Amino acid sequence: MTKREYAFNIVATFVKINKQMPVKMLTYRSRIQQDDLYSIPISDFFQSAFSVDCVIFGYHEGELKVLLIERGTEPYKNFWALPGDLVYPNEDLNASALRILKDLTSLTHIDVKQVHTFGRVDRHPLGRVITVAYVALVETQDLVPVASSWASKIKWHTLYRLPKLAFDHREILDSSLDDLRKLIKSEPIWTKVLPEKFTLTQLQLLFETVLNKQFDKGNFRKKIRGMKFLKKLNESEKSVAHRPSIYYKFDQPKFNEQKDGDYVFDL
Amino acid sequence: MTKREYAFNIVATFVKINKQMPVKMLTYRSRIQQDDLYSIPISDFFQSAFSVDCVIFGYHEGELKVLLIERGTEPYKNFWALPGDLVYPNEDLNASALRILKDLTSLTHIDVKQVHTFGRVDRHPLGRVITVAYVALVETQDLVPVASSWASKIKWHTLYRLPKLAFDHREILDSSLDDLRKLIKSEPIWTKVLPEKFTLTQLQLLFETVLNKQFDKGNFRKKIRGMKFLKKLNESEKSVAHRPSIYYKFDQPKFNEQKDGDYVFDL
DNA sequence: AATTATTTTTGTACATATTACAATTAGTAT
DNA sequence: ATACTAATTGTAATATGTACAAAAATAATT
Repeated sequence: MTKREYAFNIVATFVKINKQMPVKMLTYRSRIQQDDLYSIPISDFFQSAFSVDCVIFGYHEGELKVLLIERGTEPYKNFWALPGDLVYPNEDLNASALRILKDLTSLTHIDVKQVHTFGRVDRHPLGRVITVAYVALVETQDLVPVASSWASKIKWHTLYRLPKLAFDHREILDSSLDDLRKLIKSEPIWTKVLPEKFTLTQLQLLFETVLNKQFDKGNFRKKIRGMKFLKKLNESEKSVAHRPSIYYKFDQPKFNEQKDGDYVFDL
Repeated sequence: MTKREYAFNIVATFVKINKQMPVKMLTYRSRIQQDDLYSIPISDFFQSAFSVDCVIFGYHEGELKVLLIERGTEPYKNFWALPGDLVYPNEDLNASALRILKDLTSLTHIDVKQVHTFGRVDRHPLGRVITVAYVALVETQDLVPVASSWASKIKWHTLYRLPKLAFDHREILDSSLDDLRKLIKSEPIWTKVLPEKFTLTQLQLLFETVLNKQFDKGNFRKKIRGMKFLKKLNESEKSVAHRPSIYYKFDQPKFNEQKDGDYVFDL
């Protein structure tokens, strides 16, 4: 398959699914018809563009995974890749990340955080494309598989046994995992992966999993006591064959107070 | 002046100075002559593009400043702005930041760090432009004013008395100052703004200035003793009317060792 | 009904770090 | 020699971190 055919596939798929031209094609909107695509010299589009790639981490009971899609088109057809898309001309960057997240998982109201922008000249075989990486942390179970714009397959992958990824996505993933670990210490992005009411054991397991590090039970609890934004409830576990855990909940207003005094978790 | 005239100015200036078309114009390179610019409908370029903006902080003896240029062309003509430029098609993002830094200050080998990417739809009046922000910290005195591509004037501005800035540059500046403060605690970006051999008083003043925070002399020194990468020399100040300061120097190899053990300054 | 198993929760003693402040020191200037 | 200044070191009180152990609450077992 020639470079030009690759490019055609990309654009054709995009147009079919989104019923509109991709960003870079808008330039030509007035001049060409959609079925004229072959008549455009490849050098005329995909010269430069920007996209968003989402590194969606999934957490469930001590397991951290990452959501990957299998590409249905060239380039890197049949390779696993991070879900990403071109940014619409009238769409803010953050909105773009939220759209991708929603399309894939049907989740809304999730905190997505911009991390790093990748712009190596040769990172995309068809031309100059810079991409802005976003991270999100969701409950693995909350994924509702949706027939998406890009993906022929979509799957949670364990972090420590990854297939070869398309483009520079491996680099993006590794860098974003570092960023996730920094983020989880200062921002309450973890609140959405635990139930409203959670036990300290659940919280500890979550941090241990994400940070890949063990904590002492007693000392972890001592630290929690110093965090005003974690409120002890008057409820505890039922029907467990041992001393029941007390439930805690996250107190957003209290957190905002403490955050102003540039507080960090530091676990 | 019409929108189209604004756009023409931008492109014309760019071509004049850089003797090549800006990124987005490359598409048309084969079809048009440079003096044909007026014949291109404005909607055909500047629809989407990406740029780099540099937030260059200057430090000198307890004063922190930021380098701004006065724009010579529309839009925002005569406004002060962060130095920035379109990214060349065959130029990495980081290289672009280094080029801008070198053009303005003639400094090389400076650490520039990518921080945040700004992509609000309406951030540029002429079309969709996303911009990647970079920060650098240099010695204010090291600036060699150079007739640059963009600037009619170039000046160090005190951080706490800033003029109204072009585009969303005020937002970029504020956000980047936060990032600088985080960076200086974990990366040795400050080594270039102090002499090779420096006193602890100099070091303390630097951190106090950047972090806008006072430290206790004794306690600051105690912390320094725990940092293996700050080496005490057998030299001290001369001809000062008080007990002379001992010189220290930064030990890069030792720093790399400690960094692997995810060490941070935490001042 | 008493005992056991299990896991949460609290406690404790020791080491290390932080904080605020005071004392000492090594130079120039008078 | 004495005064002066700012660097350097020290100190005592407090707070935080660490490793480990004891106590407590529940269901299951005997």
